[in-house]
Amino acid sequence: MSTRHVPFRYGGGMTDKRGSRATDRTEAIMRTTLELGEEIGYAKLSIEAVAARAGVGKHTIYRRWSSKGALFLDSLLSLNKSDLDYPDTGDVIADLRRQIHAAIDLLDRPPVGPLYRALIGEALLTPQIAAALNDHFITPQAEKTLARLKAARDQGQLSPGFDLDLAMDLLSGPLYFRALIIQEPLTHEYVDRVIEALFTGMGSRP
Amino acid sequence: MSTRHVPFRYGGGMTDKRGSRATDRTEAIMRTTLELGEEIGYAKLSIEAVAARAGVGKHTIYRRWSSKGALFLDSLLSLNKSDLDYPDTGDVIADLRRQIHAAIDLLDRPPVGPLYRALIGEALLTPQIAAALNDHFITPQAEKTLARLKAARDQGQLSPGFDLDLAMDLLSGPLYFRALIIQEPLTHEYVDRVIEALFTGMGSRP
DNA sequence: GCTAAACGGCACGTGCCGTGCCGTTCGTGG
DNA sequence: CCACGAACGGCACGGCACGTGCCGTTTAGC
Repeated sequence: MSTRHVPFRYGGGMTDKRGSRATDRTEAIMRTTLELGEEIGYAKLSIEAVAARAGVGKHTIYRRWSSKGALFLDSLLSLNKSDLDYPDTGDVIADLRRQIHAAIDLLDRPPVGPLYRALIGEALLTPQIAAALNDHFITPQAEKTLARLKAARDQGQLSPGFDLDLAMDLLSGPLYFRALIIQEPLTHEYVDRVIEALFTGMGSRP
Repeated sequence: MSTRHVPFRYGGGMTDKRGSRATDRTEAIMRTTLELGEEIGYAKLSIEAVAARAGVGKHTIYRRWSSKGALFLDSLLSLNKSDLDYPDTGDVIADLRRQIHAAIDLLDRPPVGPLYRALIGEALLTPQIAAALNDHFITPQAEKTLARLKAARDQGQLSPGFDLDLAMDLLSGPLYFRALIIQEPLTHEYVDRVIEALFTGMGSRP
């Protein structure tokens, strides 16, 4: 049984004193949440079960998170090792490829893939989770992409009329669509095709 | 000749004896499901409440559907008035525009919009619902688009190397992404921008 | 070391699940 | 036209997880 959920960083406004009781509990709860989530899936996850396995009272969970969704969101985001930062080698397309390859390797494959999918499902059923997910992950991530694209445009690698926001959607959209709606695994090859179509047009493909 | 129910007979060809008890119940239940869904949202919907309002025993629901998700899926799809069929005026791009405008008007706006969003949320949490949604709606819809694109390619309106499947994703992806992830309302203007980018390239935009 | 907050354990009421039973309605085949 | 049986509404049940209250204990901070 692989227990490699090592790194944790809680984004909330709690005491950050290492080893403090509160921090210990918070980390243990989030670790257990991910563990149980992997085992039985988000849908069957219950706060009761998390409390039991973490050896913690239910109050200790409810004191920190208002719902299962909020707990799950925090738990998943605690894994974000900022692997998803952009390189800037001067070649936009190469940088986009690298970053998106890394993103799908992390977000579309076990162990995170199924959990991330469930998180978005929860977000579609619970507006507060959707808002939090957007604020803490989607938007920051999109802005990294936008910044990289803007830099490229400023350097003259993209035409001055290039629509950055639209490009964002045309890059991300097909990937989310395929992963969430069609539910097929994303491949590097597919990412490359999307990028190619975006930058060199749909007219023909070798 | 059995008059047995079998949900899903909406919009279809099965000629059912109108007024048969089973059919009446099935329709009443689905109608009530949509009604309650609009009022309190899918998340708070319960089979118990549907049964109560529809004046129906819970068995009568469980006899037809295995879960709340299955009931909700059938109920929503029973609204599909096949408004989403493609015209073929000979002009692919115009036809795509028209069809996609109609699609977002139906699927992204109340009353259907919030319900469709919730259905996808449920699908992301329940594999069986995802499979059924794909089989009964997503895939057929995608194939209509593919057929229209293929016809255009055969007519020479698109280059022979045009990647139809990829084009599907590049069309649908950004719309779903914006509607489900970013959660902004879709506009005709946005659809037009996506289509234009797809067919005339991202290089610049007037 | 003292105090107050945080804690684990336990119990409770609530809501909904899914199923079983009972007596009634209703359509279908004879 | 009737008799039969499936489908039905109503009711009750056990089960589970929710969210909260209480109680006695642990622990961090002064």
